[in-house]
Amino acid sequence: MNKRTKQKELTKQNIFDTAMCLFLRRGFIEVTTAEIAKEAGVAHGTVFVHFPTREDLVLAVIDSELATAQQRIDRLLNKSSDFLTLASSYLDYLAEHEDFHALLARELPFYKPELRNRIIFRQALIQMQFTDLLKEEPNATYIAQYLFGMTHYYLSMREAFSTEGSVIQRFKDSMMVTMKTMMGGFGQ
Amino acid sequence: MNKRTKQKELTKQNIFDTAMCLFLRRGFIEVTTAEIAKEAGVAHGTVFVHFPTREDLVLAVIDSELATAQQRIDRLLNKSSDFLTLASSYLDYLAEHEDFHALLARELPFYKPELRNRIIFRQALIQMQFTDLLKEEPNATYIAQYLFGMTHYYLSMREAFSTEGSVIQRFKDSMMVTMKTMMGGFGQ
DNA sequence: GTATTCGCTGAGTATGCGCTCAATGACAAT
DNA sequence: ATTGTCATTGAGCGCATACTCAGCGAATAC
Repeated sequence: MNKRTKQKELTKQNIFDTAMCLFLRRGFIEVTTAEIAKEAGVAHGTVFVHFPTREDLVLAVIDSELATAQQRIDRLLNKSSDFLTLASSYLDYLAEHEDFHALLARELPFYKPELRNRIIFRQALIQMQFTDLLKEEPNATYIAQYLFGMTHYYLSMREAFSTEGSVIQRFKDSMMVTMKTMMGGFGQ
Repeated sequence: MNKRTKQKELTKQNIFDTAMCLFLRRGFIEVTTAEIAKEAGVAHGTVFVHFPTREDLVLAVIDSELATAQQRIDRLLNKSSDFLTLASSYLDYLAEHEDFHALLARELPFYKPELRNRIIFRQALIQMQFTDLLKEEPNATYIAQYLFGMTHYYLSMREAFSTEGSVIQRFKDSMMVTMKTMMGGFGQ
């Protein structure tokens, strides 16, 4: 491969990595293209050589993160056969990737409808797979809604809780207890 | 009172009312001062005669809405003695003022820390009063967290659910059933 | 009736953003 | 060695926004 072509790919990767790092730390809305360029050590214009618009860069990062997330969750779904185990693993996964998911929870309402719907669609798919695992349970929908609703709530409120470490980890036990209760409690 | 002074107050009130209307419909972030001026039928500069900065105007509207909310909730708290009745009235109240509360749920993470903390503090106070009503209940905290967490979730996801009418109303029954179960279910 | 005050005006300023493009020079092709 | 290509540069454009201020004219003070 050309030295020039190789350098070009390196530069693109550098911009992409820098952008991802900044976006995950401070959000897709706040970080500017000038800042990404400066942090990556390239000229402002170079960003637009590799990503024609800012939105293209945002989409590239989001797509990459979503793909990783999807893989991880598919693995969880294949491994776990009962709902509570799956829920527990899912919470661990969220805690591990909390930056990205807190970001989505906060900023999702401000994304362009097309992107927002794509993200919501993915989350709805995951939610359905969880609900499937609850099919013997008469109130599967309530329990799944609880899991996704409360995690969304804790994630979007992360700053307010001002916890050291993960909010999801902090509230995991309380959520697990509640879901256990809900599974036994209905219809009695 | 002076005709001049009276006119001044009228203009200020006009700007305030127009701003409130626009803010509640489209959010505190999106609406511009130029738009408020145009909609109110005054010059752009006039806005800044009465509210030195845009933020002052935003704060005035938020304070006014929060004060109204506080009054309404205090009335609810005085009227209801058991938790489930209170929760039901609270959900009705939220459904009625859904525009404002959905707005807060969406935009809160983007407000300046000082304002954000003030709003969160008020909500924490209300949450505590709810928890107090649950003091015989061993898992009061979980149930209150459920109520406030899930309402926050539904409010912030309002656009995604794309419901005609109120999201809170739509999910009220499911939330009430769940809380009833949680109250009976723990420790069994 | 005249002078003064002051609410209001709207063109203009400062700032910050995404994005452009002529110029540059290292690399590739011959 | 010469010429052509193209990744990179960074000053600058267009636009949007919050905010300013000299000036106007109606209300007020005398």
